[in-house]
Amino acid sequence: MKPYVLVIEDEDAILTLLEYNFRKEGYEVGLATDGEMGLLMASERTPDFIICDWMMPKLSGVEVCRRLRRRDETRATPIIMLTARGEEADKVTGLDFGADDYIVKPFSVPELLARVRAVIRRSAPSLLEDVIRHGTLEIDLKAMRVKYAGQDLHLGPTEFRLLEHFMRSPSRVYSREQLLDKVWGRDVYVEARTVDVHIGRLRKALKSMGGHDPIRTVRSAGYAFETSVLSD
Amino acid sequence: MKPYVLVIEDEDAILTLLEYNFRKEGYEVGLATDGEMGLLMASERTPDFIICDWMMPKLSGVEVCRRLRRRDETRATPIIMLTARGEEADKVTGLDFGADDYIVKPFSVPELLARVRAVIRRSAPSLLEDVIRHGTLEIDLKAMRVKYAGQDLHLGPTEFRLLEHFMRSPSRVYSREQLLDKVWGRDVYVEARTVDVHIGRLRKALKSMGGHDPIRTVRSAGYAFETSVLSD
DNA sequence: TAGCTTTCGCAAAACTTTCATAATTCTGTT
DNA sequence: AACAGAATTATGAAAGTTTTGCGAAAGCTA
Repeated sequence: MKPYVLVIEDEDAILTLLEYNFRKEGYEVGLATDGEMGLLMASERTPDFIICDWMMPKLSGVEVCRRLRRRDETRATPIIMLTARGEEADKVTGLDFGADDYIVKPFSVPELLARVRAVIRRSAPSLLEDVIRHGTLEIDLKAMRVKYAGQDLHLGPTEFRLLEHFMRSPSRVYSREQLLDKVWGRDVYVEARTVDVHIGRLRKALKSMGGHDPIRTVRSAGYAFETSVLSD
Repeated sequence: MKPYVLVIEDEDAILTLLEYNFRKEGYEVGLATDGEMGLLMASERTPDFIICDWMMPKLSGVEVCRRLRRRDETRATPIIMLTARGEEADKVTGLDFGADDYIVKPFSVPELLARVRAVIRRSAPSLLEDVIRHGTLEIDLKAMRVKYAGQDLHLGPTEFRLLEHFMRSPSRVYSREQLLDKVWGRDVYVEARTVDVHIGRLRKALKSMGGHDPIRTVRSAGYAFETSVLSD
């Protein structure tokens, strides 16, 4: 559920710096030390955005950009280029090749993070949101709190993540297996029926504060979260 | 009702990989370990698209392609070829022989899935649609909801799939046997008359919300879904 | 121990299938 | 045209099956 950032950069020092700082900001980080590796990693898991060095052995940053733009999954993925001071003049080229922003080395970490937030705000604002609201129900992801009709609502960790997932993608049906994938994690071996129990607990918690049950059971298919009953 | 993909590939590892991933994406998967078996399976049930390895024992991928193109049912079926890196130069030949796209091994799963979606988008976009509408009746396949004249309409799983099938291919008559095949699944042993009961229930549900009955009974032949009575 | 998560089992609910019978449509004949 | 009889479909109800809700117990982890 955290944003996944892919850093493609051949200088170890910068790689480490960025990894540390992005982690601290709550991103998941993928590291690639050259362009080819970057492309490979980008196709294994589509990043939410990409930091890419301009000058690299093998594939240049421009080339990486170009190739990423040719693929459907990464066509719209924000890319921020890192360029050394002398290369500044090329900035137009970088943006032409599909980068969304560029930043000159040496850069300050806060500056980079600010740029990143700016870029994300343009392309996928929901990743930055600390709180998601639907009607009178709101979930604060950073503070890990849920409020319903102004009242605090306590949920266990699993119910919290379940609600988070539902609030992020409401209205569509997820099978128990899909929910296990998305909420529990890929390689967790848990009985599918366990989902029922947590759905039940989430329902009970929500109902305990009045209002209708926003979770719709779809027989022989799974569950869906309906925002429509959460009146404002 | 899920898209049916036929994978023809002699390497077990890849076969398993593709089966797992296509299943997860909601496709039905047929597996063939050589060209001959692939052709056989393609004639038993016409796939929505085909993934076919280039180099295979017995029949090569090119030959499989060619033969599939000679048959009426598979003449237009999209085919994606899997080629090893060195064979890249032959790509033109592959496409000439009727493949719609090709992808080089080793490939990333998201990349393959993206290509598949692209190919389907060209050839049978309705398979990717989330909602199908005819007049005032709409069925949302992801949310698994049916709306009629703006109102929510609850259907049981079988009625839902039945309606899905009718909405996908309206205006033509299906025999009870064909409906059992398409809606219930190939290897289900159910009395043909059972279809009547479900048709009846679907009709009742639709009629309960006013409007005319869009299902036409064709005596001694089956049923057809008429969109014309679903005024806008 | 407290606070969760997971599994289990049973009852309730939702759905399917089959069957019997009523209703309809068709066919051939007068 | 009209009618009987045959064929086919509609439908209500019963029986059977599958799936879900829920309480409770057992298992984890800090």
